[in-house]
Amino acid sequence: MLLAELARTSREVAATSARSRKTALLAELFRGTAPAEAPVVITYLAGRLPQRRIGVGWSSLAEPVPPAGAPTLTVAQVDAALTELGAVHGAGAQAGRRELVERLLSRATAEEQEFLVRLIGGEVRQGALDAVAVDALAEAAGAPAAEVRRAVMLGGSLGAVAERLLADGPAALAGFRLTVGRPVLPMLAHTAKSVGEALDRLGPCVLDEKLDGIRIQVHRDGPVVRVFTRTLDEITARLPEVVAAALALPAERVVLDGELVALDPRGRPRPFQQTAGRVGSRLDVPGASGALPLTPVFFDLLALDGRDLLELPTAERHAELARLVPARLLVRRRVLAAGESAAAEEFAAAALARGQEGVVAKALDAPYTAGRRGTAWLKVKPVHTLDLVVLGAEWGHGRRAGRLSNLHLGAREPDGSFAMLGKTFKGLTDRLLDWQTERLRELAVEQPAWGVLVRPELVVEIAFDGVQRSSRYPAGVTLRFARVLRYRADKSAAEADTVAAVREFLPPEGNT
DNA sequence: TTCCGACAGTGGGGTCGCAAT
DNA sequence: ATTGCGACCCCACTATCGGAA
Repeated sequence: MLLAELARTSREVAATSARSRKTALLAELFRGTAPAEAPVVITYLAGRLPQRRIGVGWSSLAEPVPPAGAPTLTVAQVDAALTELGAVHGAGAQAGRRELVERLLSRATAEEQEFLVRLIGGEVRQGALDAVAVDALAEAAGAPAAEVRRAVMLGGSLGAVAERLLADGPAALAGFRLTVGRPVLPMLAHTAKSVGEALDRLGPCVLDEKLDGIRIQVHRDGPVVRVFTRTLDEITARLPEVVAAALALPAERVVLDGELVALDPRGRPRPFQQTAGRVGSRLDVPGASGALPLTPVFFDLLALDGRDLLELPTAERHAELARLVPARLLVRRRVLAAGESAAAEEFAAAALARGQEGVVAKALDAPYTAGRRGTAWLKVKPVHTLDLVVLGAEWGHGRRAGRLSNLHLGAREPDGSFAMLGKTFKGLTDRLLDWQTERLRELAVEQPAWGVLVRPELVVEIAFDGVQRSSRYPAGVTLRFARVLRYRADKSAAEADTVAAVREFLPPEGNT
């Protein structure tokens, strides 16, 4: 198949807003796709590369290359070129990659180049990613969408399902089931504003402590243990303590869902930055972070000795988990009968007092819905707010092009100046974007290519989850997950919160 | 007819490994 | 030694479509 066909379909998909029409366009292309080509074609049109990482980003794609006159590039040729790119390592790698990128782009027409650049850059912007591709695949193969989706979740790979489905038809779906050793997309949670709201929405439920660490999925098949992240990357080699914990379990074949955290000597969670640093470190490179021990804390059980537990209700999976895993490695949880809202509040407060991030409420009767952000899990975290000053803003991209989007936030210093301590683009409606674009232009004192710097006059109320240390900002601190709640027209910059007030939110110094 | 679940899009900060400077 | 880039960890929120109620 020619790359030009993909580029044209992608453009047509981007041009329509109707999801049903996007699905139909993709389905039409998939019908004309040979099974052998399907893994690459469908992955591209879901906005991703089968290679995952190829070492090429925006900076390597910036230079324009004269386009080819006529489309001759095939999808298979592109895939081969990108595989070759990903294999370039060692001294001279950057120059080598640059040359390969240039050679590939020179074989593409202008339209193909545009598609390739967006694909490699990770921004296809066609309003259709995995979910739409799955629906289109189902339509093309004449299979129920729900069954295709389930096969993809359990098989872990859209490409593999596409190939088998196009080759063998709907009967091939039965071959994709939970397999120990092969990762499954994890179930995700929605947010509730309060414990009370979560209880109202769920009915009978269990409250779990929410740990601020790295999500892990642990597979043990006899003596073989594999550990995967939320995005199904394997990190087994970095986690000998997790492997040991899995091997110590009184079962031969298990799939566990949990969170990985670094604890201090008193058993309190260390800051997320420390956990993430340790998980990101290779152990064969000696370093301080490698010495920081990690503790896996499990909260769900997906498979046990040949049994697939995904369809079991939460309460039964939890009961199996509690029989299998020692209490030390089990998440703290509290089952709530109807009306036990006081007990729920008490449990949540205790979790925070122990230094945890919050709680997750889980419906007792729900199955494990792999890969979905179902409404059966609701997380509740405390939200803090500050009134900060807008110091500047950056021009947005995509649907925010032409509007000032990403706000630079500052807090007041004792001398009356303002120290920048983060940015945010979240929480803004289209109307607010229009308003702030106009207002910030009026206040602009400098207009660099990326946006504007303004007189520090506008005050915004910012919600955030916490404050962490930062080497990037002059204040030495930054906000975690900052988002705009509203502009404070009633407040002047001189009334904004101070850097000292922001530092108050830092967690107490631990012994590190 | 209205409501609401699911999705895509828009990016944030931190940290690592690796290659270039 | 330091810097820049790519990748991946954590994540919130709004707009939109289309099926459910």
